[in-house]
Amino acid sequence: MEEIKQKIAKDILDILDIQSISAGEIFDKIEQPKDNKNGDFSYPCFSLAKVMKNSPANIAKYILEKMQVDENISKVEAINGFLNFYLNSQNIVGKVLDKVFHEKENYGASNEGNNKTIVFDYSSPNIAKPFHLGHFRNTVLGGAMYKLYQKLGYNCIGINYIGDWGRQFGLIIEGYNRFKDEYDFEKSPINALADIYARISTLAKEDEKVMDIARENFKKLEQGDKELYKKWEYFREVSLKEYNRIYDMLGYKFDSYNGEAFYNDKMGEVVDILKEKGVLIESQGAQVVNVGENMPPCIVLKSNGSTIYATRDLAAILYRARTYNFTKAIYVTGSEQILHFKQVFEAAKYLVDEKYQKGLVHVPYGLVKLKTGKMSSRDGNVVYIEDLIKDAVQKASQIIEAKNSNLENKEIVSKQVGIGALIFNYLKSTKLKDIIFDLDDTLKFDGETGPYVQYTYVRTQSILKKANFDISKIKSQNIDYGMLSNECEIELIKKIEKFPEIIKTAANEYEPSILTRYIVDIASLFSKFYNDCMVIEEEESLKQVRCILVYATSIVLKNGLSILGIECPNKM
RNA sequence: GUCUCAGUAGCUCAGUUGGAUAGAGCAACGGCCUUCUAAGCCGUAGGUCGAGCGUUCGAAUCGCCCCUGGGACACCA
Repeated sequence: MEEIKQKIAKDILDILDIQSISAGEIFDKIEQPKDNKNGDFSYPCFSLAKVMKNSPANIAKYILEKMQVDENISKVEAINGFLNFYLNSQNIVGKVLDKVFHEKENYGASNEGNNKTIVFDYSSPNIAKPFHLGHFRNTVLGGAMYKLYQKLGYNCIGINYIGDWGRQFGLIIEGYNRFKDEYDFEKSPINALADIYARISTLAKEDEKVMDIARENFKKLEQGDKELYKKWEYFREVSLKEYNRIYDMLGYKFDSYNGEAFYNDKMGEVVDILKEKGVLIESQGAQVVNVGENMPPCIVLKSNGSTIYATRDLAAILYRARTYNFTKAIYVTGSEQILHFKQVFEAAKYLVDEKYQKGLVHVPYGLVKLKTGKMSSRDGNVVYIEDLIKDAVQKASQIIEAKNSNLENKEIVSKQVGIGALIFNYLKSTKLKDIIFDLDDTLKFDGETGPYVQYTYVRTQSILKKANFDISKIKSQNIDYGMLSNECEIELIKKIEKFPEIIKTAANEYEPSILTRYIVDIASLFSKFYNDCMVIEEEESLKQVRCILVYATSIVLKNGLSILGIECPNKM
């Protein structure tokens, strides 16, 4: 498609013969009309009017008269100053389906990332707290980007930068010492810890002495106090175990769980380097790095001499540059940290080579809020992901019971559908938008939802199975692509053609929702096809070629959903 | 106060980086299961693109200025 567009641009350029305009400029102007009645490509001639001292309509006509198109274009029209190109659909159908036919499962993949590594910093829950919806959004976004880049051939490293260090652990240790006997740690250690944390936080607010003990605890912890370290280690262990249980349910894996504590002994070097370069200066008692006039400085050491989260982020950048030699390091965090990462990335130029510093990318996303306001585990105003998964799976199970009670593997399918609905829902809209959580809305299974797309996939599988279709037994020279000429078939094929490009765009813009919406479009076009065109009852050659279209659709749906982290059942 | 992100149908959101008559889903109403799974398809209705001014052949999109909401603004992460 791109080549066709380039050819059009070159042809127009040759006809115009104007020095001041390049083929690239023309190429950029060529667009895809919203309404396909206006063609597949369109070149607006308005900007030429001044240069050529003629009306856009006349210019369009002029180009049209001189234009000689090849077999890829079936028709060219000049309307309202637009030059509209209609693709030869027969030609396109053959090209696209043949490509999928040959590439099969690899359709959409690319090798642009060969020998390049990208590290993804995402999910990153704070230990001793249950996994909630905010973490879920982060995980789902980061996971999708990880897989997008993997599809483009990059070596991807998923780092779960666990929040396992900081003063709060001094506080939890104090709470644990006071209240541990009141809880059943065998049953649910993380809920016990969360509850203890809430209680001790309240106490600390009322009583400054409690906070002093917490500070003291954390100081000892940093200095390597054995007994406190053991407790901290226990908190970390039970938390990770719990998170991994959730990740298993959702289907996410990480390559590293090096959290904040991991950098405890690596910050000294950061401070040394900054000092050596003379960029670490004193300001209001703290040691800071200036990062430009329109930003507050990046604090590296607090006025009491201890480190801060920015110090750990800097140490992590240095470590990851050395360990992974990354071309990009992508950080997925809430949008409230935009300024923080701007500062840290700016300060990082004193630590690592320019190629690493330029590869640092912050991908912010909007908050998940409740109707009652911002989520806060302290006041219990929070939705735990496990509860939500239960609700979703249960609903899926009820629907299966009502619609297809003879289904095998009901339990597995319920999970796939329920969880698919959740993930899909959180990848549907632009990442920067805040989401206000609404249970009914989240558990919708009709319309533009995960289950709808999964259901569409199930339909493709059902057809292929009933048709006894086996892609490996088809000989490409026997396929008569020309038999696909219905509008719904052509539209679907044109959409399938865009899959590789969509993956690139979604990755480049760090916006999985582009892919999510694309998948909905595919599902919707396929459903139209499903309603309008029969497959298995048709005569052999038509049946075969339609099966290939169904197969191509199923590849796009399955691969697309898999990138988003959603599984496809064969029946539901 | 400064910076930043947002405001599009009753609700949830798209809108190809300035193009042709602003599109989906949900909810509402009407149709389609003796045909590959109706978690579907088709149709009807629903709009002052927050307000105003400007830039130009052309603005939801760019600029200015208001209004409304979210967030950030140094020792929390």
